Amino acid sequence: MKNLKMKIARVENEISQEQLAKMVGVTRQTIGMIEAGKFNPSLQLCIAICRALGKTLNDLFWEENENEKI
Amino acid sequence: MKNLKMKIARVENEISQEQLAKMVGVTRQTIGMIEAGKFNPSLQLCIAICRALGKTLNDLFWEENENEKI
DNA sequence: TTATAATGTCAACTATATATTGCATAAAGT
DNA sequence: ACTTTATGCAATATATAGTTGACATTATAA
Repeated sequence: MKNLKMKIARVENEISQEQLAKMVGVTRQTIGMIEAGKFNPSLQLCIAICRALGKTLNDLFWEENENEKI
Repeated sequence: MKNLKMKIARVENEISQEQLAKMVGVTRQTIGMIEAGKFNPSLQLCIAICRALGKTLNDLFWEENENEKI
């Protein structure tokens, strides 16, 4: 499914998909597909995106679900 | 470099590489290589590992570095 | 209207994550 | 000594992440 959190973080930083792509060393299409939820990026790419947007992995890529509330 | 945090979390849960591999649907070698830092797993695999070990992405795969202390 | 910037999408390609198999070693159990 | 369990390490095979280039849409600005 779509990654709204990443898109919102990018828009908050006022950078385009293309600028973000350049910052993390991939192409515009790759960023677009991640935001569209069309695939499964590598860990290193996720980390690079987080650093570029001033967020952590949990901020952008972690979903708490309603179990495991220990 | 090696992923000690993941190995420690696995050992704390007292499960073998092979058991973890089965839980997350990959082979033993894949788990071994991730712990050895020999490659770059996909986000979905990282998430599956976190869920299996009762940790979050930040717990196992995020490194704070000494910049960006805003 | 005509540019231009940001994005979506598609097809064909390349790089690499992951599978599969097999062999090796060390530790623990019998 | 023999077996089992856990792990490491390669070689080859396959699936998929990511590239490249092109064309489309939408929105904004001249």
